[in-house]
Order: sequence, then structure tokens, then C-alpha cells
Amino acid sequence: MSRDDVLVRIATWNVNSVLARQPRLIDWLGATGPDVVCLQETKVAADAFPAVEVAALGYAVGHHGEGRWNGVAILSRIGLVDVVLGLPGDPGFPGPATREARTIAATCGPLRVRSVYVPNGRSPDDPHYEYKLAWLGALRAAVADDAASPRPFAVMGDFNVAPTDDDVWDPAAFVGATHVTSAERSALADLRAVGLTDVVPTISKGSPYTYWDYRAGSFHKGMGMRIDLVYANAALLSVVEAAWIDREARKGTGPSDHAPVVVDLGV
DNA sequence: ATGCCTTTCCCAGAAAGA
Repeated sequence: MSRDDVLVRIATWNVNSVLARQPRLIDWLGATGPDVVCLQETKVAADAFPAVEVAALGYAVGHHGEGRWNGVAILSRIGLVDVVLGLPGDPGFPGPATREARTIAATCGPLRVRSVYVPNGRSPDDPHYEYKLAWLGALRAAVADDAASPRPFAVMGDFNVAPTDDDVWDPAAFVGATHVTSAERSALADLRAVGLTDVVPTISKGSPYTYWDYRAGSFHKGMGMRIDLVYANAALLSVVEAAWIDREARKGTGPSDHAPVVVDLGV
């Protein structure tokens, strides 16, 4: 399919610090030309996002930042209105008084989109694990109306859950770990049950993965995970023309440990 | 991979990531 056939290109990318990744992000925006981009782990304060630099490429920015940790954003060059920060019913950690910057939603032209950075969970016996499950429950409630809407909608980002054993390089290596437990996968299934479908990218070079640890040459050894997901409602799913993982963005100097997931829509 | 990198806080090493 040629670029001319694509009316709207959307993407999600955990950049692991938007400031550390700024040169690569700018290059990637110019080379890839997405219309809407959901970012995770911006790791900058609310007012420290490099908005001027992305505005030069035609993007408006919605950012929910808290500084050193977390932080999510939506970039759009097809409009950015009705921006909503955070999540009603967010459990917070350790409680609602300390909520983290993990989701932002916006309307971009004909689409409603939500960027999410789901809590890691740390380990199944850690309080952060229950927080992760509760957070996913709150997300389910927050997206139910958009999922049922005739307007195309996608919630996309770093879900920190591998949906199946095929989404990790070695299931045996994850026994007893987070990201693969039945409770986490059930929470994703519950999320899909409100009317969302996992837009699984085309397998490229034999790999379905979107994340590879920085250490021990994990990327070159194919030791990855598919944890960056695009969950689409029926209206958006019906116009998907292609979905793919930009492995090139994981190569070279100073990459994020995540690759972007790109979805082309014939809206 | 039980942290073999990377980033942030800020200038030393802790915290966090998955």
C-alpha cells in the first residue's frame, strides 16, 4: 500500500524519556509522518515537554506529566480538543491521594484516542501488583462509553501485560513474574469485553515483539515481549488497513527500549 | 534479567523499569 492511500496514521511509542529521546523522536516523526502519536514515559514535568520542537513539525501536544517518573502525551496534526488528564476512579499508589500521570485522552479529527502507561506491578506479591489490576479495572470503566461509540476510538500504549505466551520470548523465563499472570491477562480480557479488539501488528522478521531489555543484547537475540498494544473499538477496527512494528526505531544509537506500533486507517 | 542497561534525581548512588 502506498502512503497516498493512508488517510490517517496513528502510533504509540514508549519513548523512555522524551528529552533523552528528543532527537530520535523528531527524526522519527519526520520520517514516519504519523497524524496522531500516543507517547508513554515522557519523564518530564507538565510544562517541560519539548512542545515547540514538535510544533515545528505541525503537531499540537497534550501532555500529562509529573517529572521524574511516568508521563503520557498525545501529539496530533489533525486537531487536538477535549483533552482529559487522568482516570476517574484511579486507585493511585499507595492511594487516591497520590495518583500518577498514566493516561491522557483527546479527540483528534474524527478519532478519540487514549494514551496509557499501565503500572508495572513489580512482582505478583508486591502491593504494586494489586495496584496494577485495580488501575486496569478503572481503565475499563473509563473507556466503556468510547468503546461503544460509533466514533472510531483506540486506547493504546504500554500495557505492561503480554496477552499470550506467544508474546514473550521464553514463557519459562517468566514463571512467577508479572506481565504474564492469568489475573493480568484476565484484566485485559475484561477490557476487551467492553467492545475493544487487539489490533495485532503484522509479524516482521519473525518477531511480534515491541519491547526488548537494554541489557545483554536482548534485541539482537530476539529476547522481547509484545506489551505495547492498540485496542480499537468496532468503528476504528473496521477501517484498519495495516498495523506494524517499527523495529528500525529500536536500532542504532540511543534508542528507547520500546519500538513504536503504527496503525494505518482508511477513515 | 534475582537488574548484565538506561534514565532520572543531581554529581553518588538510589530508585525504577519488565
